Amino acid sequence: MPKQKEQFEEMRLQTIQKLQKAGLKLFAQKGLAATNIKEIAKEAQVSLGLLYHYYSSKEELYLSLANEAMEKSRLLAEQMNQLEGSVGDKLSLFVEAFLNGVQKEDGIYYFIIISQLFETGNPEADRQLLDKKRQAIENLARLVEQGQKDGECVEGDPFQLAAALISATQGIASFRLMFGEGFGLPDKSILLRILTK
Amino acid sequence: MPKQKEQFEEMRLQTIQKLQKAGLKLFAQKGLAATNIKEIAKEAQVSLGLLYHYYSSKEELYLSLANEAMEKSRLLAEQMNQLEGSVGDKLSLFVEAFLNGVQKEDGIYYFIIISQLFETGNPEADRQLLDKKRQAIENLARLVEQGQKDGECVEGDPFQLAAALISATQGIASFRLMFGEGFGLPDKSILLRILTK
Amino acid sequence: MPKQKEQFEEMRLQTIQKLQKAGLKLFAQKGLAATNIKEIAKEAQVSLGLLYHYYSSKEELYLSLANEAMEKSRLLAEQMNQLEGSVGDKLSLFVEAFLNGVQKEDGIYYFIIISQLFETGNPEADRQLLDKKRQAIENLARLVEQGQKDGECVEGDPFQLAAALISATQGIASFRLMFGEGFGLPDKSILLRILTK
Amino acid sequence: MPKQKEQFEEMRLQTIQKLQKAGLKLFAQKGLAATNIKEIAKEAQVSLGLLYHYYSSKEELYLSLANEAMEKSRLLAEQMNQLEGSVGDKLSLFVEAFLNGVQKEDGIYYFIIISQLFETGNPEADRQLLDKKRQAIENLARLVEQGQKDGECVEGDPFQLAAALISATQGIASFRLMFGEGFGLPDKSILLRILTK
DNA sequence: CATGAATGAGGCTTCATTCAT
DNA sequence: TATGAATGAAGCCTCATTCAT
Repeated sequence: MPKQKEQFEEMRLQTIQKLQKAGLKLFAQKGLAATNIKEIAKEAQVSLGLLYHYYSSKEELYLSLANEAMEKSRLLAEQMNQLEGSVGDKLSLFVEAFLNGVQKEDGIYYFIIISQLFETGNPEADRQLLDKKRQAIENLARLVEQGQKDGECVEGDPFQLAAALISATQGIASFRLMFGEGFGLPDKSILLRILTK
Repeated sequence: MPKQKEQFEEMRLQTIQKLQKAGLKLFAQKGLAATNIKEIAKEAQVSLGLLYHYYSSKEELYLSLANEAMEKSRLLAEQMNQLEGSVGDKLSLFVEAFLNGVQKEDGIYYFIIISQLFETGNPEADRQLLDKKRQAIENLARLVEQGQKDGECVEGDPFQLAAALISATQGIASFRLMFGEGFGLPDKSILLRILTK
Repeated sequence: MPKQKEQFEEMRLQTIQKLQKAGLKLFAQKGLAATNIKEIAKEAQVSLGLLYHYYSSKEELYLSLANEAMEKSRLLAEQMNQLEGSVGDKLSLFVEAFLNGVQKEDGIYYFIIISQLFETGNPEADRQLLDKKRQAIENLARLVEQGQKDGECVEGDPFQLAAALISATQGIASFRLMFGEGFGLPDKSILLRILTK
Repeated sequence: MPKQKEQFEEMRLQTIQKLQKAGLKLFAQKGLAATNIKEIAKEAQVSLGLLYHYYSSKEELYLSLANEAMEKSRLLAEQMNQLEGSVGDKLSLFVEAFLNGVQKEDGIYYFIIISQLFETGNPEADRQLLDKKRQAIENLARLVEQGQKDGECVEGDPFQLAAALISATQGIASFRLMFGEGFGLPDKSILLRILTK
């Protein structure tokens, strides 16, 4: 590839990253409807017209971020499952990853985006995101089920247990965003205890 | 003869209730920004203009509902504290009330409204709501502290523990709204276990 | 007429007077478009429905007041012409009446209403009011013409001279309304000098 | 290549001028409240939304025009004072400038805007405009005072005299707008006579 | 005669999106 | 690629007017 094309490609990437970062922050803080595209362009230091070069609509930018968030979550689950070790070790990794993530600026925004519901008003898009959320819970539920067989997890409906943990993480991310660093994150043990003996 | 004052009062009350019910549902489902006033009026079977006889703006209706939600939460806390019995009994009442509430249409909407963050964009209003949320957690934290002294609650920072439980309830309410009744609520014991031995 | 009817008649008159007074004040202060009918009803301490018993629309109330104002102006002109005396005496009466009127609350409002232009947007109504204004100037102009023959008035186009005096009175009424009593009214001689030697 | 800054600046200026011209005409003819924004946009041959790129509200456009009108008036006063010559010469310039201005389309609109009172309903804005009006009268009053010392002006309270002249100009502008060119403007001498011997 | 709740058209304003350069 | 001016549909809100009692 000639030098020039690489440079353009570099610029493209930078612009996209700036837009993603700005969109992520604002969508997480205010939701899709309350965020306006001009504000995103301003935060990203990019002109309005350029934004529309990369995303055909506000909704598309939002969906790309929501899908990215779900993808990150899926990758974590995959990583967790590939880990050699007991169910307890895996859950521990999961909770740790959450607690680490929620302390980073972008990380918390991804968690918040995931927790948002019915933002687009587009039934198809909303349903797809919903499915991914359900799958994430189900993945964790399967792990819990395994943990119950191994005697590491508490008894009870695995889906309910998994949902309880994920609920707690979402609530915590939400409080963290609301209160800022003044909201001390709970110890790993507090969260782990929801699922393990 | 002028229409009797009582009649007018009766009419007013009915209209207000219809507006509250409609607003609660829609704000919970879609948030303040994504809900439009026409939709609320339609859902309430009331003309658009009439809404403005009772609320000076969409935001005011939202805030009145958010405050009502916080007030209901405060009342539950009060009731819980007045209960004669161990800390475990009190927490049990709390979780039960949550699980009952979240199964009712209005109940779940109130929980969702409470979990929404920075909806108004009005700094003063947002801050006031935030304060009430913090207080709710602190109230529960005090109870946990007592429970720790009595040997009923698990060890750990009381505020973090309280936040974990409330986080879980909010996440659950959120999932319930997303998935509908297909999302089975967790057993009381799963939630109680977050705080108690 | 039976007693009761008289009483009703009395009430009618009182209501109408309250409405006129309130309408006059508000229309003068803010103009037709910026004044709202609810405010008039409130100022008059009369219910909205009752206002519509007496006036079929906001415009009708405005026009009734504007016409009343023109009528008062016409009556003054008539009175002035019937006065036995020189043109100077007549003009003196005119200026005196103006300076007296503008010091009374209702009086100033009438002068202001007269000076408003194209308030209704209704071509027919606006034209009628305009005609009356032109007539008022022409009436005064005829007097000036007479004064010129008698050697009491300054030379120049009588219509222009009359317009200059009336212009001055309108501007003065306007300043008086703007500045309140802090705006000292000019001496009679200052105004008379516009027309007389 | 991005559109050159100069080009944008040029476009901005043109649009602003079109909006000012349209706003001036309509506000003068019908007042702030009775003029609607759609009409202004149409008259300016500009889209509705574009108006809001340049003015944050209808009121802001109005105020910018009102302030511009006052500024023009102030400039005339300044010019008048800098003139070498007697007080009579200065007043002559003033009256001439008025009579010239009132014959031009924009000129008359500026005079009318100045004469409008309490249009915005915004106490702060209204008060600021009022202050400027008072100052304009006071400036003229100082000149009259000088003229009295020089024996050129008639006796009497200088502020009252100045107010009488300005009142007359406002009333004349108002009649001219009402009646159109059918309303012959008074000779310069008629107006000058208000202040000078 | 009297009340004020109720209606909905119309006004002001915002903002996602387009487009000329 | 990059800019931001321009558009207009849609949202919030106001208010003249009607109407049941």
